[in-house]
Amino acid sequence: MLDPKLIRTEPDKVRQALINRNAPVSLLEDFIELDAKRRAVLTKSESLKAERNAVSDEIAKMKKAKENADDKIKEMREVSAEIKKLDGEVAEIDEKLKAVVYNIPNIPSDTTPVGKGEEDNVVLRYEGEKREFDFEPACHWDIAAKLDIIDFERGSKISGSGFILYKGLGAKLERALFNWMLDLHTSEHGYTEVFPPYLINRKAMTGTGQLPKFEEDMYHADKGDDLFLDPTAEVPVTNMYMDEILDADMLPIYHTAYTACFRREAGSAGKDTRGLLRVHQFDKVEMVKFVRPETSYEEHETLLGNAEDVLKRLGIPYRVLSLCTGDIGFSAAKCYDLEIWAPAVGKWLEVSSCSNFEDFQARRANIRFRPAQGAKPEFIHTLNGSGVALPRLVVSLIENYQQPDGSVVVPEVLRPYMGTDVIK
RNA sequence: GGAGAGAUGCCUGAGUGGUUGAAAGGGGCGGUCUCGAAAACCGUUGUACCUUCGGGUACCCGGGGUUCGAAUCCCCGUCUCUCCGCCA
Repeated sequence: MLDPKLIRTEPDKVRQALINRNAPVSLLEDFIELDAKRRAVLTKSESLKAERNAVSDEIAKMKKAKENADDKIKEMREVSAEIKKLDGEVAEIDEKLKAVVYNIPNIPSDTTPVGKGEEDNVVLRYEGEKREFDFEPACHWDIAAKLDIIDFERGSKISGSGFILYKGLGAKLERALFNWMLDLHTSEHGYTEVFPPYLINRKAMTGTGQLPKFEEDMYHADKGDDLFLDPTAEVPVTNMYMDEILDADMLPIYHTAYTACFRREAGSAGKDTRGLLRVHQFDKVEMVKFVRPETSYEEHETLLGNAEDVLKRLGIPYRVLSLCTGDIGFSAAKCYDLEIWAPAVGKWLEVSSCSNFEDFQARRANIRFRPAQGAKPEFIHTLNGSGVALPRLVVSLIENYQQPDGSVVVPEVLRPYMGTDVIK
């Protein structure tokens, strides 16, 4: 969430951000109205409380002196009733205010390109060469079926469409990929691995911004548990430090985590449904950083570099996009996407989003640090990036490394994990 | 799932209705002493909100309630520990 003081003092900045994001400006107007109302009622309530506290002290003294305090007690009874009424009003306004504030997106960074939607994202660069085929490349779903490494039918039989059953070397490829990525990030990029729970409570889901706005996109275990399946490791990992004040010498903290990710993909019915392009459960290795505010934009660049390293070492051609204000995620101030080339599908596929949230998540999740001994706590900055998401990576690997005989060559870095250099 | 115990500041831990934002000890920080350090001694050491910048309010796991007044009493919930049951 945004700093309420910032919304109060720089409403024009917030208004422009909402416009650039195609978000309703009424959010700002609602906030300003409710906020003013809240402060008026709060001030009234607090001054009555001050009176009550003072008189209660007097009553205590009078009782000690064995004087009769009945008049004052009667008077305070009325004051207390009034306080209760006012506090009820404050609570009511607070609820409304929360609903508004939690739905105001982050202010995009000055370096985020302004644009309406996907089509205005800026391609920063292309990396790697697209492979030249001297035969007609097959689509990953055909290759996978022939090699019997993915069983789409049985996957949907047990769960439904969008649920993938990997088999044989397909299952092993999945496992090899996330093991290798975790090893890369921990041993070469300086991240500490964590392996968090997959089921997340409402508070944590709110901390990173998935709730309340995106509840429809989440799988929800609601039989009395009120737990959500994590849509990304970002949620459990970022919220590890929820409600904490970290020591300055703990920063920066880098974590990497493998989790399965669960997304209902509500509202995207019929889009990219074939094969592995859009699925409800997928594997992903995530990188999460907790950093001092003044360093977050440098950290963002190295985070991007860490994600790119995965693709470089796998020898997959990709491009780097800077998302525009109309397409950037709700909580992010700036975001780079990595898209890899799938030659048979003929599309660029998003496999990583690297975002700087500045203090937006930290404020929601209440993650602070003490810049120096005795100094006031400040909100940290959080960042995260996929490093990377698996299904689309598998698409690209299979399609890029396919051979005329239908086999798939295993990229060199994965061979120690696969125990073979070709899937056939 | 059943029975019991507990949750207080950075930590240990006291407090069971009225100067308790909170004893005491430890730790941290500052100082005295010292060539320096240790020891000793002295001082200091929460967060958030509101503000007419004088102050004020709230917070002792979370939420309700009782009361003029709640860390303290009552109810609900969460978490931790112990025992029993079940279980990969």
